[in-house]
Amino acid sequence: MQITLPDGSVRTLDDGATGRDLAESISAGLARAALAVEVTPPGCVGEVRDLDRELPDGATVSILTWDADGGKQAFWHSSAHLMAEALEALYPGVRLGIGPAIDNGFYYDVDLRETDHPVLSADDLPAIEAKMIELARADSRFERHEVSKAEAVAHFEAKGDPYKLELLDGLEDGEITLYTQGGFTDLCRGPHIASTKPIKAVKLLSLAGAYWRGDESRPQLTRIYGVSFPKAKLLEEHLERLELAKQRDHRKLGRELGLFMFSDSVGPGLPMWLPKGALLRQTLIDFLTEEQQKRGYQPVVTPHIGRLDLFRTSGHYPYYADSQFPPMLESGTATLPQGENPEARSHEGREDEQGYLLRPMNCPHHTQIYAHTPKSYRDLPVRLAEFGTVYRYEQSGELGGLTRVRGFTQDDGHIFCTPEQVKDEFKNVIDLTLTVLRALAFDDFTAQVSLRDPSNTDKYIGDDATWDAAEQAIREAAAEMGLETVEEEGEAAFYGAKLDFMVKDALGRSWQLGTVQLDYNLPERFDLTYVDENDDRVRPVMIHRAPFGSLERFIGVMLEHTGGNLPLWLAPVQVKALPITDAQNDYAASVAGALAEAGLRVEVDDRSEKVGRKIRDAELEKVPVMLVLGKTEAAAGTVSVRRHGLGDASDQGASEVDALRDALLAEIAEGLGRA
RNA sequence: GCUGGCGUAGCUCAGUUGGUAGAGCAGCUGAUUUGUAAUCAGCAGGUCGGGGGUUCGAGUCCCUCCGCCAGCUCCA
Repeated sequence: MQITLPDGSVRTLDDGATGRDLAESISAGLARAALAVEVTPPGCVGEVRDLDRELPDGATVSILTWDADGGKQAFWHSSAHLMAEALEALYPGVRLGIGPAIDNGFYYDVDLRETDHPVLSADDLPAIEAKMIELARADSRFERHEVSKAEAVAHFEAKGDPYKLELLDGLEDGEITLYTQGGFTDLCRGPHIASTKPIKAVKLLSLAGAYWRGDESRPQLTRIYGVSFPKAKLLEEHLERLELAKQRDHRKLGRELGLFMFSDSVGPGLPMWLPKGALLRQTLIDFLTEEQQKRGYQPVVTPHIGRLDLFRTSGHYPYYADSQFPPMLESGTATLPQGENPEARSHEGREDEQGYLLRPMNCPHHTQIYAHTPKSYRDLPVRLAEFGTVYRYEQSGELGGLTRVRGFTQDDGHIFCTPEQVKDEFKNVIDLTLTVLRALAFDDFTAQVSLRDPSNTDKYIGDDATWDAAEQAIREAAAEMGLETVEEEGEAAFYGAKLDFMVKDALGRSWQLGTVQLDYNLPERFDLTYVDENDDRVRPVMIHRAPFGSLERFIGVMLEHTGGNLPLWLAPVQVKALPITDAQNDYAASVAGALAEAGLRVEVDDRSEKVGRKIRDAELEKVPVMLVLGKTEAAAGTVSVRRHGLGDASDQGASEVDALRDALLAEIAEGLGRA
């Protein structure tokens, strides 16, 4: 048989040859390192397969080692099976859900309620790890069996595993495989590594509840997360990386740098900005305000609350009552006592309630500004922008740092335009969003086109033709801007498709930052119109957009990306003057004054400490520019510059104060993209 | 909201089998006047998250509430 390698070379092997044979034909070392193969049969898409499966003649095959994602996935998936084997040994009667490999390891969902150890705790994990290592050393092969559905059902009925039987329900004859290693057999499509032996190091990281099949109404299983490696050294390095990621946690940085805080007395999920954080926030607001002004936006300001009727018209009340702070009802109109569990709130019989709602979004207010004066097609597009603060009653378990909060400020904007203008406006917003991400050095974002869930169209408002047109407009706008996108079904808002900009945090979790959303719904609900060329009153299209998403989440994720080492233009304190002795305090004050005069944010450290101490503290505060000022500098009227993170090597010797000022101003202009 | 974990001084953390709370840093006071990541000394600082219970005695054990963390569900 003929096999093509990824480099295009062709190898001839005996009929019936396996991936392992191929690896051995190349080198013994490769055969030892091989974990799986990626096989692309002629005219088919590639698939990762077991090393010991026969290769199809004419296929393109690449051999996957630990360095390949597919190799790691097979390794971790096999580790999940190994863990299941250990669990069955330790806790007879355990029932198994699913156990896949994930980006950074694996998990298995298990149900221990029928065992004599129904509640697992973190203390139990080391014993499971030890059992896994013991089983791995037995060098059990992962054997693949193609079976009929009846055979598989019989196996899991005999074993008494209801979850596997439910999974089998959704599978067809001919696509069912079982994998066995040692005394453990699992329903699994593979692929797996050849045997348990390469699994040398295992760490079970955490326990969590996870609903069976992701459904809140189904039983909650125990999910055990773990990671495994072919060498102990790799595990150590992995754990070190996790430690390092903790250092970049924005909650820790926010405390250390004095940016923001929470107070139990104020309430969970309600961040408060300290002076330095407020400065950082304001700098971002100023930056975006200027960019928006260039692009024809008009700033508006609206209140944080509105009448219930406003949100009835928009459709947000009372349908989303369980994710809103309860309304402020006018006396005599309440149909349920105040403080009633919001989950129990229904819109039935509540039409007569009057009062106010803390707004969960800004758009209804902006529709009123649009509707304030009659609009002509000549007025469009109308672009309204506001840093609008909104309040959402997120579930308590969802809150975390700045990334998910209950009160936050969106860099919100709403564009009202003609259907013909949609694509250009969309492109304009993409350009703005990219400008923002570039200025903040976010280069590894994912642009996601968020589409309807085609199997659940009832969730969405509007007809199919409108949705198709909208989804197509987003794809075209992104393509014309040269933006690479991924498409996700079921991620759209109920009123329209979106383009979302996703960025990962220190732990690799993905967060939506910027968003652009098409909306044909609110203009209808609020009866917004403009007069077109033919003197007809027609509907404008509404585009919701927020390049940052929210200031809170944006700053949180940005802190994790930068590790708190902010670019000069964003740093709350840009320059710190460090007099070497008290004798230079006056000189330091005059240098600071000259720089502050030019708009730079400067502090003087005039404590009677040694300069080494002042440098250390300024470095820990991550101040970008430190000025060491001794008697030499004072006499010559110069400064010695030290840059954060670069040590004294960054000191280029004495510089004139004016020259430093001009260099810093130029650097700030460049950071803002306005050089 | 659910599962599991956690909550001791501003921060990082000690605190034996229940016997009445400790360190470093930060802070304050004083001394020191110093050239590129921590000067020295002294002082002060805690209803051990809140409440209830068991006990002669609770930071340690139990219940409950609050908050934080990871995950699940959710995210208009």
